[in-house]
Amino acid sequence: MSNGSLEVMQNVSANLRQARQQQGYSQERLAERAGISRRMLVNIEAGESNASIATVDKLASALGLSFAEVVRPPPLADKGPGLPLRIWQGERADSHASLLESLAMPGMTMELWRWQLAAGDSYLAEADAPGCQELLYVLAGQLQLQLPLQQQTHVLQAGQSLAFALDQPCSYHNLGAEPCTFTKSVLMVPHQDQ
Amino acid sequence: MSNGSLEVMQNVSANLRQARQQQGYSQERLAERAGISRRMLVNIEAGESNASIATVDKLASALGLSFAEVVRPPPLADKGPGLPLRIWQGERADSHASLLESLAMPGMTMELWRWQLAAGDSYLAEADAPGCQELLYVLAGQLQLQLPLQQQTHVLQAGQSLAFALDQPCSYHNLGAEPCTFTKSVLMVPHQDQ
DNA sequence: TAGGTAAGTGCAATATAATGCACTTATTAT
DNA sequence: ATAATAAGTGCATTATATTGCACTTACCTA
Repeated sequence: MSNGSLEVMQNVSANLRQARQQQGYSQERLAERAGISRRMLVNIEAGESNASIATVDKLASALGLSFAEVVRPPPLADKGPGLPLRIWQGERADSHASLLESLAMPGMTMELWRWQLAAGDSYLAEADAPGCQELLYVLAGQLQLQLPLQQQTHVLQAGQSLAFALDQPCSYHNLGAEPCTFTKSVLMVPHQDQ
Repeated sequence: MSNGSLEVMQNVSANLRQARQQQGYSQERLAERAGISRRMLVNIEAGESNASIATVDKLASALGLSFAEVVRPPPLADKGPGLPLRIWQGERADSHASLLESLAMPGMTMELWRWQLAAGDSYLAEADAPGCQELLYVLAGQLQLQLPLQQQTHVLQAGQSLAFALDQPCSYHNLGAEPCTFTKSVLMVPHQDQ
């Protein structure tokens, strides 16, 4: 046994009890169906047991529920509506890049960038945290992307897109004679290490 | 220990290993962060351990994942750290939308869309799961976005962007006389319910 | 009176999750 | 070659989940 401080435990406890009562099972009958002891079910419903995956799964099956359904937090009435709702006119702040939108959520940040590279220009980006991802979309011109660690080079024409991981350095080059414009959708996860 | 026949176990095993490798942790460092023994982590990743809720939760937290994300069946398109490196020529096809890129990670999916609405055209999108987010960026024309639940209406000119949550229905309208083109960066968190 | 069912508690016994240690096997770098 | 890191195995030990039983409390019904 352990105290019921864990959030997941509380979810399991509440969901199981609610489903059991809705389906008209007594603790004894459900325990029998699931193939566990009634004592265990009492503990779990009381939120006093750190059950194993297998035990929770037996109970879920006996109630016709999926594992995820038993584990997930109970439906919250209505969470905070919408979010930063603002219109941003992209600024041409630094020479080639402007941040259009940034959405900060717990554990991650999603960013939308607009970039422009003059003809012949290039830019080298350092490696970011593992798990960070980027989606490119070329609006106009021609963009060459190099990923040294993978020894790969890709050339994107207007209308083409590319996805790659940011846990490596990468460089952008405009090989064409026209300015190159593209968007970057970036998903950042916090760098937690050492 | 127990055999790894349980589906949930296999999910936990695969998800944990993938997330750990993506974030660059060794088994030892992750076990240390999570506060469990390396021996246990080896067993779990091998699908040979019927772990407890608390143990799985410790590992999920250490990886910055929710319990549900670790437990859920892995998304089909798993790109390792190496990554998906493909160039996609957005199709202008029949309708108004084309998916440029889709990145599936454990627990979430990031998508990049290119949309086009003819003059006077509109589109109504259903509400998505809580936690899903969208970044709009208007490339050409004029776009009106309506969020009925918030009783808000926004008009975006070319070059402007907007961020909002997708847990509510929304509608797009092209009020102008020219076709409206815009990109949508969407962050999806799996809808696990019922 | 009772008699039935359902839920909760305390405790010893047992099964097993979880640990710690000592290996082995690769792989990488110096 | 040597050292260092990462991953996997076997096994004894410890911690704890899980069981079974006896008991209480409450509520309903004849």
